[in-house]
Amino acid sequence: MAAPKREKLLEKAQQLFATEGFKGVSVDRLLEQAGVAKMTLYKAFPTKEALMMETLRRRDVALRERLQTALASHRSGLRAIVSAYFDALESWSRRPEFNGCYFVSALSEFGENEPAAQLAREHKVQMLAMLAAACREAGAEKPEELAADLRLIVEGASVSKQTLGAPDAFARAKRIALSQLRDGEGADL
Amino acid sequence: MAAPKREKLLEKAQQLFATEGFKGVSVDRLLEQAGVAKMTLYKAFPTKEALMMETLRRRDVALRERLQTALASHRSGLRAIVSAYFDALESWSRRPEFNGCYFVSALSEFGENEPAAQLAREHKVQMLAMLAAACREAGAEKPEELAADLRLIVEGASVSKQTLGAPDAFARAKRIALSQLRDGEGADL
DNA sequence: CCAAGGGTATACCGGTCGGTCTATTTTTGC
DNA sequence: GCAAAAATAGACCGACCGGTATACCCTTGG
Repeated sequence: MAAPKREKLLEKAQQLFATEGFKGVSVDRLLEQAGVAKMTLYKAFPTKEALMMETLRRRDVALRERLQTALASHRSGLRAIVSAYFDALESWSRRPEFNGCYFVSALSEFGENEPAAQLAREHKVQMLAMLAAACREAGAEKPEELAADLRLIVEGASVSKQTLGAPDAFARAKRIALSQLRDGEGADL
Repeated sequence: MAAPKREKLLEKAQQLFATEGFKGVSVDRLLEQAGVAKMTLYKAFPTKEALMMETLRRRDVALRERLQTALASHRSGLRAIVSAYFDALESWSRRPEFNGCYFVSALSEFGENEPAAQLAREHKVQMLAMLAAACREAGAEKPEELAADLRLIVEGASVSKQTLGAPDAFARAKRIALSQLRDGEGADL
């Protein structure tokens, strides 16, 4: 039991897909890098696409849990919540294989109605809804609007870090985000 | 002369690459969609990669020229310049095949040191430098810092529009951007 | 002791990939 | 009107793709 090879496979796949693109990594190369035999992969997953989808699902769950935790860690204070949110994202983005948002990559690599693109879109919708709920909970005046602003800033930080290698991208984003609270949503300063 | 087939090829390639990814579009399918014969392609470009690189170069030049024009159209007033900048980007992003930034897609699909990724990174560096120069020209206090903030917001708008299909993403971004001028860089209100 | 299940190695399959070759048809400039 | 240039169709190539089949190894628990 335990099937540790399946885990290794998923980890390496996530890593390689992130840095070289989903279609840029062949099954053979993934197996070589993961140190796993071909039959082991195809006993665990029906197709390469299924493996790919599983990496997306895992990343979706892991990221949402992490952010939910950050949002819940400070029960009061919009500023504190937003601050914790950006800090959590910054540490998330510090993993060595970071190459922009995994889901944005999926969206640019797959056509509108391919399953991977749909999953990625749903992920983004949920991320927005989760943040909006937290903003509302914290007493923001227009939580949906604020959340949309903050999500936009988060995405900007992710891309800035990816494209320019800017290590301070999330700190910058946090500063901008907090400034948005000051002048539109000063619910609890 | 004029080689109109070459143009058609570049246009269709750009469009398909944007919506389905660079590696997701095979040469055969591109040719079929463009209505061009294989030999015509390979007389115009040595490889698929060369064609791909040419689409990136063209998009780089076209976008930078367009933004340079927008930046130069209002000689005075930081707010007016920033406003024109975001308006130009909004209209740029309204082309039907928009699927996020072409260069961000290239960066996520190709490894660090592949030529396409390097070109994309250089493009982003130049975009930042161009904006910083315009900010300095317009009398911003910390033009490099301001430009980095604005570029982050632009990238966020692009991703928000791509992932959520939010048609107001650039309007939102513009509002956030202008608010940044108010509280840190109120050089000329 | 030995069956069973997880893992491996390797050869193989049809299909598609990027790219080449040849021979033919269209367009175009003089 | 005619030759040169541009573009075409379509067969073909080796390499690689995702995926399958077979046979074998190694551990482990009853």
